[in-house]
Amino acid sequence: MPELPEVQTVVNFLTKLIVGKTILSINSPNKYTRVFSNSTITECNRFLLKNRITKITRRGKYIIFALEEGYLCIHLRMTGKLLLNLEIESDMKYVSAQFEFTDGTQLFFKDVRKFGRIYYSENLDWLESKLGIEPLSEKFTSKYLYQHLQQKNRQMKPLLLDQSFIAGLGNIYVDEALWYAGIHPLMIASQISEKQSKKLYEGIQSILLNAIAVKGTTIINFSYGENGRGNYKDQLNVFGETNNPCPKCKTIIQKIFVGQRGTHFCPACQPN
DNA sequence: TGAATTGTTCTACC
DNA sequence: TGGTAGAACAATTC
Repeated sequence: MPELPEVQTVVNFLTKLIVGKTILSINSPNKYTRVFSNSTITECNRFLLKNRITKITRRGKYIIFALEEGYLCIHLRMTGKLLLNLEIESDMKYVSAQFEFTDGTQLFFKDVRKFGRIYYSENLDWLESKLGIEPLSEKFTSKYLYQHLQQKNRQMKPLLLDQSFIAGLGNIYVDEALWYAGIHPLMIASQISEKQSKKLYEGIQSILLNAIAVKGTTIINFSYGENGRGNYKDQLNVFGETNNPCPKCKTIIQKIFVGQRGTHFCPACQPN
């Protein structure tokens, strides 16, 4: 389940290895054409042919390949991975898309669940219009968070998952950030105190930076590049810790559903 | 066999 | 109308 730190890890890795390469072609070995979300494979190829990758960046959970002309964006969704080599031949079964570069190397978009998508566009307006602030940008300050929470009459958990509010947070890191701040996932945003908001701001930043530092979370299905793995799993406090004691107070961690999403929290540290 | 899994988008409501 | 809530959707695993 790649979220911001996992996507950033992939971006860092790919930057070292494929920036400067020129795309020769893209194809879908399993004929899964739905992966090309806003175009056909033919259009995509016409657009990408001989196009050089000048930069790789991240916006929310989207990986952005800046090309000499236009942009190619990839969203990994649940199980998507970008690999330079396949471990075993049978892995080809799950490859949604395959890039070939002019130097003979390849990049595989392996995706067991097939929810991942590829988008190409001349500019990034469509992305900017639907994504909120970057939680690691300079514009995202403690004051910004408090001011915007004040304006929302929504439950905290669904609000933090809303990509148009803050871009990049997913189920894992939202549960961790709320636990860090001692905020119940069902609390209404406008009722959060300034002190709680400040703590939440600290939590979001430190959790994301920590996770990036150890290359993300190895839960279920994340790996980057050439089979590298993240180590943040060891640092999770509540996510996936149902029925285990809270690291702070030893109360048993509970799992509930909020907006149809599994939500882990400590009933003692995060009172409603 | 159907429940579980996720982020995004669509629809419906007040 | 705009903010919010909830359902739907993609596909696969166990």
